[in-house]
Amino acid sequence: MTITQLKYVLAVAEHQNFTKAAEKTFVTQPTLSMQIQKLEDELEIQIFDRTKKPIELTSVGEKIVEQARNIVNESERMQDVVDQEKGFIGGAFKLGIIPTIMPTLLPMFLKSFANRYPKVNLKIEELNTDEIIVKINEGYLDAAIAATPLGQDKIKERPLYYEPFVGYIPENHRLALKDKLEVGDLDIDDILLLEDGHCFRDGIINLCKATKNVTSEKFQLESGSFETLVKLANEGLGMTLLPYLHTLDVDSAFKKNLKYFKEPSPAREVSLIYSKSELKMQIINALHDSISGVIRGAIAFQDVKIISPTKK
Amino acid sequence: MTITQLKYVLAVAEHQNFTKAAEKTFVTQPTLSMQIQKLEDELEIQIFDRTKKPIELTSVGEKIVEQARNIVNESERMQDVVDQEKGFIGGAFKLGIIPTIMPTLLPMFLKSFANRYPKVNLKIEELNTDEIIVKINEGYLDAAIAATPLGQDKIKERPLYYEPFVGYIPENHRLALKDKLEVGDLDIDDILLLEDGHCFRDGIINLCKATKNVTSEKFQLESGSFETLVKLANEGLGMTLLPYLHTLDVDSAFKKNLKYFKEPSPAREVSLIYSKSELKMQIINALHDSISGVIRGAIAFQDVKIISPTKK
DNA sequence: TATATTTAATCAGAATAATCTATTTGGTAA
DNA sequence: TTACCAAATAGATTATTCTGATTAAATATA
Repeated sequence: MTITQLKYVLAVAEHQNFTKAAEKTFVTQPTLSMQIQKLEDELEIQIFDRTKKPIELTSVGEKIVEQARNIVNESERMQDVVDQEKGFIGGAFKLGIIPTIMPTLLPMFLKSFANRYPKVNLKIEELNTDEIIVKINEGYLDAAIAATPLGQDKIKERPLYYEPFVGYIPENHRLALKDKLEVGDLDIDDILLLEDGHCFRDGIINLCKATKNVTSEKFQLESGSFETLVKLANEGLGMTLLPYLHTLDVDSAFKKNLKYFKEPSPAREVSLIYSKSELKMQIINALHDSISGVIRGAIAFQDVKIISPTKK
Repeated sequence: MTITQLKYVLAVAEHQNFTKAAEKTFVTQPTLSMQIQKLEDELEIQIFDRTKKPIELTSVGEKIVEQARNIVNESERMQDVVDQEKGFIGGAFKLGIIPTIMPTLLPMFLKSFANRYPKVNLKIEELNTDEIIVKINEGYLDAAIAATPLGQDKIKERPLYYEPFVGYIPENHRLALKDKLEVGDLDIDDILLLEDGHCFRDGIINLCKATKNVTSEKFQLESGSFETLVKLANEGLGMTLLPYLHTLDVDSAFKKNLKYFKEPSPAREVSLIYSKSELKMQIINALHDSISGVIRGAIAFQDVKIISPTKK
């Protein structure tokens, strides 16, 4: 059994196709076929069921793939160990970011990070929280930025910052005259929210439920971006809530509609999360440093009350 | 990087000598030298400091060896996965047993186990608890039988049985006239114990401390085997405590000196312990089944009060 | 039904890598 | 110095892995 063979197995398991897997692993299809057969001979068991189209894993095959992933992960970590020792920070790194954080946070740290760690080849994907959890566990993502806590026992969380919620109250809204918002003022049926699946939304529902025992689950409207929500609010369709960093992008003509909460303001915890297996820790540390650095300037620290996203 | 190379590295790290390591891995010394050099070239780092005699690991080398052990362990587990699927129970297995359990338990299950699982090549070593913990963690032992709980977070414990303590009270001892012993009767200065390092002793000290707040740590006598202890007791040097299974070996002429505790009798928990990495689980399960089987006949189950060994 | 098309297996030869034997080098100890 | 030991090196041999061409089988298309 060689590590190469295991990588071939993983590639076939992923693409369900020998030819594609061969391309991805930069060998010819016969090479891949032979190596996998050799492994099957050595273990004296079928890994793939070749009668099915597309090709499928046998039941043992699934366990073998799982174990192969372990071995390959551990083996990739060897370079990590060496890099750590050398103080070398570089290599490929996949980072997931949830949609409600992506547009505000990414521009803030990306340039400085790229300058500071030029050897890191950062690939960033916008994914929602559920997708992130899956992809961290299967080793596709090296780390991600999401609202926490998630309560996932295979995932570590390292808080980056606490982002207060700010109300966006259009002119003739019932709360327009208040100076500062209070959590008790909120009514779930009256708040414009992002479409389901965005964890920011989960956080808000939770907030309302927690404070007013609202059980109603019918929302007037749901949109995919905060920009839209603000416009809808301006049309008199209700108020909305924005994470603090998004308020910086609000058109100056409408800044007057922003209403802050009385302290302690409700807030979401935003963390860098990664697998407990702690691969590529040097890069994770570097990311944490970079982001913490830019955030310190952007969010004036206030007394804050954390709202957890509802995660099953 | 290949698994073979990592095995070579582990062998050299263990024997601190290329030539010996080569013998152990069944290749010639140049083969080993070259493969290790190749690995060092690939990682661009020195693993061994060859100027030292005997050869030494560099500081990175130590981390590399640790990671190599992970990889090799995970890779050996692959066969395990397959065996499990096939229901195959066999292969080499190293079992440690503490001295106070070895002579009584081993004869009870060894023969039947060997018959039932003829393909398992069982190697048994008598080791004390501390040695067992070390050797399980470094992967030298696959499992062990010891008094528990140990409170080791890398080690899993699976209780086999609860073995009551029985007092051995010589004729003119102050407790000789009592019908049943009580925990409160015990006085640490009056009990003959095994020499330090035997966890059975730790258990007893604990028992006495717990019940009478004895702080005195001077013992009249310490011996290496229960047989000796019984003889010493017969000489009037005090009483002693025996685990139940040992009482079966007491000469019938002296059986009258055995005094049981009032229920719930103090007892020790004896468990099958193994690394959390759960290698060779089929064999561990097989052992558990075999031992539980023979024990059910030997220890009539009673109401029992568990005494934990003191483990730092 | 015949004909492409797709996909994995097979085979022979080339390229690569691992291992062996024999020898050299570099320290240590006598 | 010489003798001795352990690791490195050189060259030959053997194993292995890979490729390119081809085949076989299954599926899709005309």
